[in-house]
Amino acid sequence: MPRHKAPSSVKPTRQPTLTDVAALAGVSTSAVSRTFTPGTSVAKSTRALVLSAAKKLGYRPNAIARTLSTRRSHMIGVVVCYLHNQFYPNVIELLSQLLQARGYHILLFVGNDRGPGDNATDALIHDILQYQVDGILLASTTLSSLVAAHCQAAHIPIVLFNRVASVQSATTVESDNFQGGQLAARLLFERGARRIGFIGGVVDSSTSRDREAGFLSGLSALGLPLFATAYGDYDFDTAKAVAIDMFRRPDPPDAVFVANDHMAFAVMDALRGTLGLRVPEDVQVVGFDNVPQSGWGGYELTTIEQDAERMTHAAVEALLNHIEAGASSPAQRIVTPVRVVERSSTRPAV
Amino acid sequence: MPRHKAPSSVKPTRQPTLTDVAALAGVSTSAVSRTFTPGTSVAKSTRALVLSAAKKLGYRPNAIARTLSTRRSHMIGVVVCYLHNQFYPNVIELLSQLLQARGYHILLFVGNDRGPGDNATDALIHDILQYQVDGILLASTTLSSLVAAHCQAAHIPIVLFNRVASVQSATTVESDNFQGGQLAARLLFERGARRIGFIGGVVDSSTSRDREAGFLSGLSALGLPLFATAYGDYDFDTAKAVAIDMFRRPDPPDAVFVANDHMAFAVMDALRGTLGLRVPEDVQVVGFDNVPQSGWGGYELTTIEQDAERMTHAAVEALLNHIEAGASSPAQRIVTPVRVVERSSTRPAV
DNA sequence: TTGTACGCGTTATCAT
DNA sequence: ATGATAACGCGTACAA
Repeated sequence: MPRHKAPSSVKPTRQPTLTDVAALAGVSTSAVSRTFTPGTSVAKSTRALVLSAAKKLGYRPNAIARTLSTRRSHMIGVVVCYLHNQFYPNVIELLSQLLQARGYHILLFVGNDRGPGDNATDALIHDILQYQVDGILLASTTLSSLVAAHCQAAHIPIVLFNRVASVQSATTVESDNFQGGQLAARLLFERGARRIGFIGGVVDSSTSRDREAGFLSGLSALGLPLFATAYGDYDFDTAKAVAIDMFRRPDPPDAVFVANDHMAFAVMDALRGTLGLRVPEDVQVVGFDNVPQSGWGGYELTTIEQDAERMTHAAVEALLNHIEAGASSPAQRIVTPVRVVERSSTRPAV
Repeated sequence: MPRHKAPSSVKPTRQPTLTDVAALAGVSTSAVSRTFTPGTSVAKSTRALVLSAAKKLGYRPNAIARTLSTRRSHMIGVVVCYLHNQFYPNVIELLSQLLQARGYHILLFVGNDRGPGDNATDALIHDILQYQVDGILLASTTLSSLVAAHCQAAHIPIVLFNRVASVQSATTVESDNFQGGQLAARLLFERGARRIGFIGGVVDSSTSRDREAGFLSGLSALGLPLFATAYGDYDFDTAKAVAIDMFRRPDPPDAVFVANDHMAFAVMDALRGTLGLRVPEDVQVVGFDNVPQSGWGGYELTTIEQDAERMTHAAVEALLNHIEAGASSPAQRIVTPVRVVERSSTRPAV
């Protein structure tokens, strides 16, 4: 087999570029570019030439170069603070599908730092901005205010997912946490509970605050006081610990509303395992969120369910509209409804 | 306040570039570039000039442009087929930390398509290659062989995580699935089980196959036959269904080894909820994987635990070494040990 | 419809 | 140590 030697120099197998394709097809680079850009006019004959040359070379457009040229990376920065809470993997999975379908991709950042102001947060902001993402989805994280502020300054569209920051003019998608809290209060009351406690999440998170506020509102409408309060930091072990404290008192609650399912599992563990109480016979528990069935274990938990699917759809819609409409799109505030659901994995799901 | 008019034209606030910084600092672009590139020689004085100018303008290096120039994106494509199985979110979280610490970022792809050969898979390959990722981590997915082949062709370093493909010269990180199967067999035997069944995952996945092979090996060493077999496709509902079938027979097994925890939860649901059997009194169940404590619910499952942390560390190490050493690094095959663990969320974890 | 030439923001090369 | 200049691969006026 004869070795063809290229006129200039023998370059080691490198990715074929648009120029290579143009040369092989005997057309200009613009013709090739147009062939791979939908909505442009190319003659059928040249298009065929280009495509065959491209196939022969195994050509693939370089998204990075395109980004530099068009100033659109088609990457969305997704920031979550943890993935323990099974709510988020679920959201991310759907998110990935929706974005992929519209030609966008996920640059993932897990910012699991404790407390704001540490330098991991700064590094994260630094990194995410360097990569020229077209938009950012900020999913419930403690560091959202800081990140949001920086993104605003950089004119990057941002959607706050289940998190309200103090930043003006950022679009927000959240479930009706306040009403969820009210529902929880009414539900526990109707089931006969009278000494009702609350276990919150991260104290200064908007979700925990709103759920608590709604819960208080619901209780006071029923003429009930809040019997006990504690905060589990949205963390499994912390929630377990504070639950044990709360129920070891001489006069413990007969019910508790927990600010998310992740902690609710921990609370039920503490009640049944450590304290030997029966759930729901001795203590009733209501959670909040929407984790997939496989996460419910043997718990049979009553929960306030967020419409994760709707929230995700809304977030994608808002973000991409904002991106593709330039800066002309106004900030929205989208609130999705919640509902009471009783699920268990030992019975068919409702 | 006087309006200064720039000599050329008034550009609407745009991201400051390296050139802008150079102009303001009164130095060349190279000086600026060097200032932001560690390990280069710049005079202290010019460095100071550049930094102050950069700070004044709010300059941030453009990672995309850098990628085009250096041919290193510092992005790692991570492909998973689903996030329901809580094992993967866990891995991704650690992965993110490790990569971030070494200056790399995650471009996430969720390829939850059923069966190979569909065009979603092709689109995924297409996308991931366009973005010039420096390497790919392929986490247990049915489409790995195809993806792996394409990446090999594109000379992109790739690590197969918990998945062995038919591709030569790809580095592999997996736990000792075979030995895990053996352990499961011995464990169930020691606990008195004699009619032992197996519920596998995706039939042609290497993890399921290896676990099954080890299990068979273990059983035959004990002189036991395999009492029943079924496949749950690594899916919650499917596993539930096949478990019900298996245990509704006139002479059901007295124990079952399930190829991962995700399905093991489903199986225990079926046994206790649908069939009214007691676990472990009537039926013993052993799972496989390593899902975080919060996912164990009230199950109190015995499982073969993978060392997820070690696997992730190994994967990152292998991938980055390969990337930074060019193509000179040979393909490795890393196998991490497993161990029997009994965990429950109603008792303190072991 | 097609081709030419320049810009995108950065790094690398080679002088100085 | 510093500066001019050419890549990097692609879009896109603008001209033909």
